[in-house]
Amino acid sequence: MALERIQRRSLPGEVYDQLLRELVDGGYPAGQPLPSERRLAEALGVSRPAVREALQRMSHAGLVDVRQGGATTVTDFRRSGGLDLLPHLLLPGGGIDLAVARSILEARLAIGPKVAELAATRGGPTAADVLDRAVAELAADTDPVGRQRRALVFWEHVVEAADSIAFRLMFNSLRAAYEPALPALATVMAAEVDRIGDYRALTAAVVAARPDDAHRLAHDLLGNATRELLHAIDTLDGDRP
Amino acid sequence: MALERIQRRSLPGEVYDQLLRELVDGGYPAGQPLPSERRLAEALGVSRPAVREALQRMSHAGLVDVRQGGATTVTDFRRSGGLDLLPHLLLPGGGIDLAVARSILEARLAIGPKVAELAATRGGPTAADVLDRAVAELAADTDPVGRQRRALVFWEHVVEAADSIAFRLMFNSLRAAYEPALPALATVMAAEVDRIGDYRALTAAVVAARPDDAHRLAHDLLGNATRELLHAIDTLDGDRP
DNA sequence: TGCCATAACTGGTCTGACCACTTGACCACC
DNA sequence: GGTGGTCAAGTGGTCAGACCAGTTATGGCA
Repeated sequence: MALERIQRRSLPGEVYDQLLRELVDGGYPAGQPLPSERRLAEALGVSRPAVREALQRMSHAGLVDVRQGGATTVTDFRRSGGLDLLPHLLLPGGGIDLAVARSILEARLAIGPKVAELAATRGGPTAADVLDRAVAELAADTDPVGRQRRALVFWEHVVEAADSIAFRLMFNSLRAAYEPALPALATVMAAEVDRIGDYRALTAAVVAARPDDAHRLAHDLLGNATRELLHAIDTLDGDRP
Repeated sequence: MALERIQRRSLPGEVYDQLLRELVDGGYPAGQPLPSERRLAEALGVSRPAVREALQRMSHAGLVDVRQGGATTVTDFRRSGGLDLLPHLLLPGGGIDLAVARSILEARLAIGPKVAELAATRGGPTAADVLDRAVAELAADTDPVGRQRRALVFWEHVVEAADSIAFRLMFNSLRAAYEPALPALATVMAAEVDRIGDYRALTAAVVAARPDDAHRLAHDLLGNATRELLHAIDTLDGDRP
């Protein structure tokens, strides 16, 4: 029996989760006013500061527009939300949103090769040790979820070597979205994380400062599972071209 | 004399800005504890809930680690922050951080062509009207800052046609970072936003459902100013290869 | 030396009060 | 008819004080 870490819950966090789910589910379309803080506090059985904290968090996430003296209105998060919203969209109610999953896969296939190329151009040679160690640990970990985590650690080192804060933060946001879904994706992602030789070849290209090779190898590595996953998503989704 | 909108300031917002600046400037290295909420409230001359609101916001942004009963500690935002932090890094104290600017330019050059390609594959044909109108308005706006804004509107339509929530939110985050710097970038970005013909050609490729052309045209369009800007940044920065 | 109790400190939440701002209604004046 | 002024009701913004929940360090005792 595996012991799991206890997830701490905070009241404002629970308010945020509940309101966010309501918004994403279309319960409050863009432009619609939310009930006042006082009303929400009463309806949810918490204090007004707890509601306020959740609403401020939603405001900073681009989900609502808060104006003193007036009602808090819902925004179109597709226009005003940032990438850090992605985790809340991938697993909205527990199951995976296929359109969100597809978009994440496409995004990482666009970004990964560029990041590998930059790593080969910039910090690759000095990252030889950590990259080799990361691949060795990836190879040694036979648990499907654990190996995915190792792959993420590998990519973290690559994006660190890329020396680009934008890609670094982007990676963090995508990882945050992806990480809770690791168990669900384990069997399909094996097509990627089990190709230890590809990780070694990519490492060699990065360390040897060959950006074109790094770009190509990363694209091949990420492209494999991406195609299979996209195919699976198309099959499930049914109405994609 | 041009009237400008009044920027509303909130106390927790000002606390957040001040603490964030302190963190980004290295005043509190990762792992360091921050003073307690009570101490910060006293030092800043505000109430504890105001401090608390700022700290919770920082916690959700990945800047600090808050644990009940213990001190709030500073995290390494490069590892725990998300893309939505980018606006705070590009203009930390008013001037532009060149490394951040460089990384944003690189990122948009990696993402833009892919987004254009997806738009040509998916929603391009049905977006003909809005794209044509966006280019017409871009051409008609002769103000350097205004034209950049029009270019952003154009790209917003392209990314909407791409039908990818990940790229959509990514665009939002990058735009949020980029927008306050528009005046400072106006003269250099003219090399891009003045190429009306290129925007028209890109629109035509997207609308005609030619993804390879769209990809190439977007890369050329974005690549031009990117190279010039990166060259300018290298000149200013001095120690880049 | 290890364990337990306690105190001090931290963050988490709440209540009630008051302030600042917005909106709509109504009135007076030009 | 349009503009400006006042007022009331409602909203969000902030604060003080109290109390709860959790963490950490210290001292005493077996």
